Amino acid sequence: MPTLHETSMPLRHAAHCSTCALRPGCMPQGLSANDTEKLEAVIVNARTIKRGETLFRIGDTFDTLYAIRSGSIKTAVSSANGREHVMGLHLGGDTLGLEGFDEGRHACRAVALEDSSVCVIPYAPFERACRETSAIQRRLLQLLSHEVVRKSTQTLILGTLRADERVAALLLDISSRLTHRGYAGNEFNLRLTREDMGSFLGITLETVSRTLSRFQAKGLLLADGKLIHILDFDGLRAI
Amino acid sequence: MPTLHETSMPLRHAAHCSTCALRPGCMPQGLSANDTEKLEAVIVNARTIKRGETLFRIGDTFDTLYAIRSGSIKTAVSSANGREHVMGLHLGGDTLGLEGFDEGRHACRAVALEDSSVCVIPYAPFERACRETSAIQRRLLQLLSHEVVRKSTQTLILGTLRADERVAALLLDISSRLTHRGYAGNEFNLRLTREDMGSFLGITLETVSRTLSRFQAKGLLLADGKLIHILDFDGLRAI
DNA sequence: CGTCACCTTGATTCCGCTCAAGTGTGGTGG
DNA sequence: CCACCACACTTGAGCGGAATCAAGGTGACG
Repeated sequence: MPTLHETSMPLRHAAHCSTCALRPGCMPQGLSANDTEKLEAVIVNARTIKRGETLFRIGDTFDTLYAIRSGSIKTAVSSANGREHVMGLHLGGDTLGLEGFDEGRHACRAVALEDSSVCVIPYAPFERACRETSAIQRRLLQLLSHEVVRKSTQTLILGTLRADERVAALLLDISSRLTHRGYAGNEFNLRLTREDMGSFLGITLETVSRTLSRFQAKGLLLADGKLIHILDFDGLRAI
Repeated sequence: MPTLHETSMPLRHAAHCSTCALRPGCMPQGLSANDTEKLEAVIVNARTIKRGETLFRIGDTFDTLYAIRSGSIKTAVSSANGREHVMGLHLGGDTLGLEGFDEGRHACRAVALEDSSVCVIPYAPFERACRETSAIQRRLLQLLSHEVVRKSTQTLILGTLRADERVAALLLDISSRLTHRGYAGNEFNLRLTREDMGSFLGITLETVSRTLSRFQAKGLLLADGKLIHILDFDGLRAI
């Protein structure tokens, strides 16, 4: 298992887009060779975006889905007072843009946290493929439903946990997602700033910083800026 | 416009289930008479549940969608410490159960807040209808996407607002949804207990109670137990 | 008519915010 | 190549908003 300092490293087995967001490992129903072929015909090309660049903005017409091949991307909205609020952290293998179905326009903006590459999936032919192939349709519905469940989890975190529990939950979630993708989950480069983390967790950047320092003092992890090394998983879970 | 004390009043124009969750007013693309016929063939029957009864539980096999015809239903999960956390408040016209796609099992429990009636939509034939009719498929995707957006809004509320702002946001949201459904939005019977409201908003029941009292003292609303009468919308929005 | 669930209000405590100061560190231009 | 600057991060002090603990009050229902 490779150690991960650079999340921009391409995914293991990620030779093609269809093996990213829609790769067999993530698809319970499984796609036949024929279905996979149909799916690949829909995906036009890859696109790279540099750190800080925007993939789509709030209000942009929804006509494209994105699957992250490598790198990491944050989604954010502007809250009432005009301040940015981070809504999601998306890693390689995640699908982006699903919220756009609702109004036909994107409801958040997506910004690359590091140089990243994504698969561009024009929606119209994809929708057609869904109607032709029930496995693809189920996969899409599952992706959307999974998004609902993830948002619910985040809502639960913000509604019930204290600051240190929120930070622990974020670190364990990222760790678990990296592990699930074949990376080492105990050491990773978290590209979010302390302010982004705080915004995502509903706490201030100072509280994030203090909490990480306290975790380090307790021997739960090593935090050197954005580089996180988890030492005691059970300790983190017990927070 | 009818005044609403009893949210269990049947929806205006709600002669049939298809006019609930899937009624033309909510469907930008519109369904032809033929499509509507296909859709109605899928919906088996209505079901009534009494206050406090459970529509589905966490872990139940996902094989059914529900559309609320009348009444109101809360969805909830159990958080880490075993305490219940309210995740959603659903009124007439809302669709329930969409989160079940992800794992094939329901991720939350749905409990009636008052005597209610729902349309029962077996999922398997519904999925088939989606593949045959693109308008129905789009409607389903839109429902799911809308759920994602709603969850995001709730996440934003829990992540950025103070206690009084959260209470105001909840009241304005309910008011707006009732108005959109053809009811008076200024006076309604909120079936959630103070504890449910607090759980939903990530605050304690005491804070909810105090906040409502303060709002009343300011002349923003009248709160007589569960009966809420909003007097000053702009004042509430300005909180 | 007693019980129970729900609601209100008060007193006190404490977690996390705000304000503030100081320390790297990477990027830029002279 | 180095000085400078902007940005991100850390840490401290003090304050305030919401939680907690506690004590009634009210209404529904058997």
